[in-house]
Amino acid sequence: MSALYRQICEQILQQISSGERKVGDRLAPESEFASEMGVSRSTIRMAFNELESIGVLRRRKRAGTEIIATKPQPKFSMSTSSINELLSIGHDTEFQLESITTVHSSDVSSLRDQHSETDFWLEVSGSRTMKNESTPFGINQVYVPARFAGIEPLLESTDFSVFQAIEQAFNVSVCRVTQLTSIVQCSEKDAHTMGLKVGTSVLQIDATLYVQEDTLMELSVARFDPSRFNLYTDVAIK
Amino acid sequence: MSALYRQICEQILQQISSGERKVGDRLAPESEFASEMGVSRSTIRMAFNELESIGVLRRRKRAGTEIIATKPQPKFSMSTSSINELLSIGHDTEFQLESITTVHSSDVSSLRDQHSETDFWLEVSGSRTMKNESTPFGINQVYVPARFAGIEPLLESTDFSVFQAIEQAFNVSVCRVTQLTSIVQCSEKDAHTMGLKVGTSVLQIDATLYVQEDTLMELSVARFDPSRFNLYTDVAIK
DNA sequence: AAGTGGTCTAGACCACTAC
DNA sequence: TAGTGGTCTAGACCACTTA
Repeated sequence: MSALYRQICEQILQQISSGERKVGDRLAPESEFASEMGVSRSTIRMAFNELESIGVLRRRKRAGTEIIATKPQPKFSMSTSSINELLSIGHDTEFQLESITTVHSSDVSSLRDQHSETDFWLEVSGSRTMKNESTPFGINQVYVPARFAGIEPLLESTDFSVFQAIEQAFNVSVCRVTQLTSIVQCSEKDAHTMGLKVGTSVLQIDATLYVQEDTLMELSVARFDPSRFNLYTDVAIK
Repeated sequence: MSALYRQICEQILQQISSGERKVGDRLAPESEFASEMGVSRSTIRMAFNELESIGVLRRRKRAGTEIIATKPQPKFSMSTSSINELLSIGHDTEFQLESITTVHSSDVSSLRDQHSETDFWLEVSGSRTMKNESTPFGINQVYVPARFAGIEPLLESTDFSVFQAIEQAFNVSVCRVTQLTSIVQCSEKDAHTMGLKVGTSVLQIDATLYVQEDTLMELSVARFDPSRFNLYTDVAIK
């Protein structure tokens, strides 16, 4: 026999799936619910904690406890290590910084879509190479809005990537990442850097990193030699 | 002033970052810790619950509570809706079933790497088209190990995708997804289906879906016309 | 074997927020 | 402003896991 609070969880879940309770219904106040079930309020709270954590219940002071979903809401998640992989920062790769400049949003096509941001951006440009190899397998431009300027020393003196430098310097954390993967024909410059023929199809990954309230932190454009780089994603529940 | 248990959380986190406590250290038993801090065990448990949920502590019966990380471990997660997008199942797209056959693992290159699985697989083959369009933008082969055979009726009579049919028929849930994105030259057959020239570079996405204890549920190989399809990933904390 | 976290009880006061 | 969830106490017994 499983724990009492788990039984209560399952009972509520079953009441929902049977139609006895519906999305939008409010449950009785915790203390009332407890005495109805003949258990202590702590037990009810453990059950509700569980149901809240899986996205079935929402609790608000004064407003009570409400059913907001029929089933447990699966959350697929990737661990921290994967966020580096997401940005193609393998631990066995090295970043070669090429330049740090200031650019105007009208100068760079990737920035033109970024409305309501500052006009000036920091552009960090470089390439990434496998350790023990000499020809880069990927090139990367990172654009940082003016509000996060001033990280140049960190980038030049440490092994931080741009987002790590910003996290460090401004005491913020990445809270959201979007990524768009597409195929483009590589430019003359890219081809030269990665040792490819001009016009070869390469994998382009446009990533945006946000902090806190959807504040843009960096915009990264990377292109990779598809014969030496694959994008790997691994997500698991919880 | 924040809640007592939160203060205890932060105190422990600070003790870790200051070096007073280290990864690998064991904390005093909950009851002992509670009396040392002059609070009740319930309060300690709430604090430990918090620290456990952010990946800083691990609790094991008899073995005690151990520090396993220096900082909160950010978990980037994608919601359920994104899992469909991950598998390129946009809500405004339609799947055109072409064939359901049984194949031997030696017949298909994608299956040869899959050691320790059954020899026979169900192959579900088809293409995906935008609504209002006639030429598919992607083709897809899904391989299902023999243990999940018997889903053919569901695939033919409903709009389920393969993984949904399996979830339905066997009462299981996808718990892990891996995905490998690469560039390949499209075959004659693919080119014909998607209206491309033979040899055009297309985006190939190999996905594996697992249920429960890393049991393989399906293996999907999809190729997309890069001019009409981009892979979009969106992950956020919590 | 026994010490640990897991579970559970029966209270209490409080802060906040939605009514 | 009153009712709600949030927090906290001081106990208790138990099952399990690991030393």
